[in-house]
Amino acid sequence: MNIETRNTTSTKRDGKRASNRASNRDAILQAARTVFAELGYGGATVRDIIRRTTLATGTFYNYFTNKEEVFEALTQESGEELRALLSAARQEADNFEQFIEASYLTYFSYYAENPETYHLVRSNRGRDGGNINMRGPQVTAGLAEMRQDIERAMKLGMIPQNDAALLTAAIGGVAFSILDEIMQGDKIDPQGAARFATKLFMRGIDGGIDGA
Amino acid sequence: MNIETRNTTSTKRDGKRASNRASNRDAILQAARTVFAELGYGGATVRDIIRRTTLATGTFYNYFTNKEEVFEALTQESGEELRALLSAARQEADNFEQFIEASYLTYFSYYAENPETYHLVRSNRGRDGGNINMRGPQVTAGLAEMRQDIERAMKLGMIPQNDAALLTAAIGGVAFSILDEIMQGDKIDPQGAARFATKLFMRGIDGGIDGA
Amino acid sequence: MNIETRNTTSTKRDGKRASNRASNRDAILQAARTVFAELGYGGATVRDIIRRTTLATGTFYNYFTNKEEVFEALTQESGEELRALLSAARQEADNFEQFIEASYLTYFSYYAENPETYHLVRSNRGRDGGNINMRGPQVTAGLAEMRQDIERAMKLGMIPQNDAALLTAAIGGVAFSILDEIMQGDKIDPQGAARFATKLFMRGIDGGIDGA
Amino acid sequence: MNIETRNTTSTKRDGKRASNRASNRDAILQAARTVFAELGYGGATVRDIIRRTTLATGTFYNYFTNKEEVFEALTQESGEELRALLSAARQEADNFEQFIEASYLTYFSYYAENPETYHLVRSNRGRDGGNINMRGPQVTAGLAEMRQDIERAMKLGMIPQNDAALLTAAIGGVAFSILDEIMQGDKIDPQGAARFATKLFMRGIDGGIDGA
DNA sequence: CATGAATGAGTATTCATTCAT
DNA sequence: CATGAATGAATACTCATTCAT
Repeated sequence: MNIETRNTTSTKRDGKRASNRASNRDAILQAARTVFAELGYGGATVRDIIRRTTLATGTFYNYFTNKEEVFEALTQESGEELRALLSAARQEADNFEQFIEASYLTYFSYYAENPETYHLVRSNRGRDGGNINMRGPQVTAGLAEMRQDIERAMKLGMIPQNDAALLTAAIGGVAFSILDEIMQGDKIDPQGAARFATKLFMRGIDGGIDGA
Repeated sequence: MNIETRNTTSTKRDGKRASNRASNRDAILQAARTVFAELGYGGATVRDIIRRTTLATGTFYNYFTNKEEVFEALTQESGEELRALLSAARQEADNFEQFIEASYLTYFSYYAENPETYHLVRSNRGRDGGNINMRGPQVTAGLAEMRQDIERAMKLGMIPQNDAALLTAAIGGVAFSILDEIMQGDKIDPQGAARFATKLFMRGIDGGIDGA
Repeated sequence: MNIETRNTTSTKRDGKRASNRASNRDAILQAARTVFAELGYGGATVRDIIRRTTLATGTFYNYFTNKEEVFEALTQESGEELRALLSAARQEADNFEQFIEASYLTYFSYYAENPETYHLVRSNRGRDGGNINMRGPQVTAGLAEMRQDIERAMKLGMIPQNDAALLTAAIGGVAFSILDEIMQGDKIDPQGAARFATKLFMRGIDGGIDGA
Repeated sequence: MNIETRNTTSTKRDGKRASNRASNRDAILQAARTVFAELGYGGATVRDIIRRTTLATGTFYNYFTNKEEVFEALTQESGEELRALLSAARQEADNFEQFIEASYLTYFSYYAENPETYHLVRSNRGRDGGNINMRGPQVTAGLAEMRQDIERAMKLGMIPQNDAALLTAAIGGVAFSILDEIMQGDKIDPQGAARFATKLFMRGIDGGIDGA
């Protein structure tokens, strides 16, 4: 898959390799992921993307109508994936603390294992002057799901009544920030980070976060 | 007919020049603030900025050399302001809870009162593909200051020992997210938001956040 | 309405593109030759060049990256040509006088037959504030070749020992000046000019230049 | 005179130094000479010139209407000077050989002593696409004078009948080329160069140029 | 479907020149 | 006369997008 997408500086005219029709879309997506991660959405050009490909300029427009559209597809892809993982993780939780911890762990682990996707998202929070939600439609959707779960938990008395919107926002915000923090270091420890965030949320600072 | 001759044929040649000299810089800054807030740094062009002004293209370059430079001036300005407010607020705190609450309150209030600045910052987190720190030098500096205060508090035993980096990140993340959340609504309530965030941090969900 | 969207609204969208691909480069070169001849390198703009063409702005950059580069291509082209002609002419000379006369004749004839190239070179001696050698790399190379031939002739005793550098410079200078002189008139006579210059060089004024 | 013209990076607002009214023109001329020599006519901007001055932008236009005009004034100045020197030198000649040698010596010496003027002229031969004669009005005038002297010499039988136009052109061409040649080296020897050129012109190569 | 040359609107920036002070 | 901020036309170059092959 790597071999396919890397531009080999050949005049790329064999008409064999490129004929792997269905995979052209993937080649573009893969190239775009890298380019967006490196240059950010605003800095990336369609040319940058196809240049990382064996394809020709025009071919791009057979699969996407826009730079916008590739970006969307890209975030959709990983967003969907992450959302599914999160959803699954939450289903297995027996109590709220497990629910939170599983969420954080899934989230941190996902980006720890897909650093390029992390950089893609990271470089492009807040892009486009707010026309598009900072976090992409999937993150929004993911947060909405979580909020529903939280509201359900409140109704069931698993956690005290609270402003679910703020609570969800807080959970998300902590996730983003701590993710940034741990992705900067060398020894990325999703486990530890998840436990930290969970304890903080369940019992607060006074709860002696590390104090088990 | 000389090659080097530039034609001039002015169009907009009224007494505009007589306008308060020093205020041109402000006019540009003000226009830039709006434009960046609306279009984001990447989407904004120098032309967009001067177009919101009575000034001519070239005049921009009498005050700034770059789009970059106006942006910097803008974030510096508000960043410095907010940082000073935060620093002052923290100094007056008697205990850690007050420290946290004052910080949140100051932060939320500042943006509630300067919504355009909020949008400016909001539209430009993560701009430029990561070349420039997502939060601008001032926010970074502000967070570093807060972290020092937190570490001091830990040493003094005011709060349990903890990973100060993660804790600071978490506080910042919650601030960002909740700010986003409240800035979307109509009835912005910095007080309530600050109290919510503070309780969450001090005692966690189980602490009965709303439990006054 | 998306910020990144560029509007297109073409205007000049006929079958122009169908035109002989390879000939676009030539079209640009031809236009550039004329423009440089008329306006000089410094006075000419890339826009001036493409304006003399049916092509669009961007097309220029598909073939050349610079004004510099077209100019180089242009002088290279004719420089190489002239240099080859000169070299060939000298090879056939049996004695030094023939050597000189053949050189002058070739030189004068070449520009008499390519007046546009003459104007191109003429308008651009000394361009760019000396950054680029006044006479272009080919003329320099051509003079260096001639100098080697002259030094050889000295060694062989065909002509008296002399400062070859000054001698070559003098030959070149006479060529330039007389070329300018004859290109201004109506009845251009390369033969006569070559004979004049040759006699002057061989026997000096006292030699009775016109004296056949 | 140097102190006056060098920009001292002060905000230059004393209003004392600049009031030396008559000398402002000179200051501009001196600055322009340097700038044109360094950047060439095309590359130089009016701003470059005034920047080397203690004067303000607008002041330039109190003395000259154009970049063109300063350049003209500059070449006029030195052209006039050189022309006078040449004319004087020729008057003292007793025979044609002295006439030629005096001319060359004066010419080479003048530029050897005014290298900045040399670079000014050198960088700007052929500027402006032929709109302005390559050599400036003064050089043209100087050559016309010389031509008249040559024609007079022919009538008087001092030198053989010849095409005076070509002869003058040749003399000028040799002067330019050899000047270039000697100005490149370290040990500039106007005397030797003048003798070389003179012998070449009087007796040609076969005359044994160096051979006395 | 693939190709890639052609297109031209758009952007940042410069600079000669004016003119209110 | 001197000043220098203001002006805006002009330039080089980019890049999303089209379309003939």
